[in-house]
Amino acid sequence: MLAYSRCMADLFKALADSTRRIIMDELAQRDGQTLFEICGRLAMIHELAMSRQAVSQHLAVLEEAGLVISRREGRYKLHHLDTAPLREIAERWPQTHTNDQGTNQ
Amino acid sequence: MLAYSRCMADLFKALADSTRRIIMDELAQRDGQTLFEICGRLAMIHELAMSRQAVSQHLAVLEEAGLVISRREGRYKLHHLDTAPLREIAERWPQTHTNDQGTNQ
DNA sequence: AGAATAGGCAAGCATCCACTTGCCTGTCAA
DNA sequence: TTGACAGGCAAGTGGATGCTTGCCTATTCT
Repeated sequence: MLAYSRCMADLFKALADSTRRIIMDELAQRDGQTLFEICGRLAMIHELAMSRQAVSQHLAVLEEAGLVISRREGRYKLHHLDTAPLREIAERWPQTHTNDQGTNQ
Repeated sequence: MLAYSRCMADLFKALADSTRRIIMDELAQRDGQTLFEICGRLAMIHELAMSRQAVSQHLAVLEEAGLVISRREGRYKLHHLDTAPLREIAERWPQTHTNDQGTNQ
């Protein structure tokens, strides 16, 4: 029905890597970045020195999971975040009543 | 501050495996199961023939992530689900405005 | 006490996955 | 048109991880 939900496995697998989660943070903060921009900001801001190809593969995984959507713009490829698939997570497991909210003991 | 949030990496790593997600489904449906019960229901309902030790290791990962809490009861160890850590996911990435909701084209 | 039941510890193995390296394609500016 | 820039494809590698196997501890029932 929806384009982004190929299967839930892809979603969780995409979220499993910390670098990919940081890339999602980056895109949440500044939308429509190119591969090179993301590479640069990972290195600068997050001190993640990583080959361009590694980041490209991460973006492919995120896109496969529907968490990132990309569009070509000339020789640039702009990426932006889509958090819609995340809603499936909250919907899958009903909220549990843990009473360690107020009782700090 | 909270016992369950050792770090976010554990949470996502725990969710990354499909067997663990099914275990969570099982616990969501019937709370307080023992290791042997979970083994049995994985085999019966989900047709997942798997050694007891494998399930035990999965439960350990889920517990490490704070998604499962266990308590000893004699020679039994009862497990129950805690979905509270899942809230961190939704909170981390703000909701994006994707307009491919109605436009099915 | 002794057998049965519920679970734990640790080593070994096979697969998966993140990352690199090398080379290729496509787009833009001088 | 040629070089610089943005990105893609594919093979190789080291480390993480899911699962098994074998043995051990603790609790309960007869």
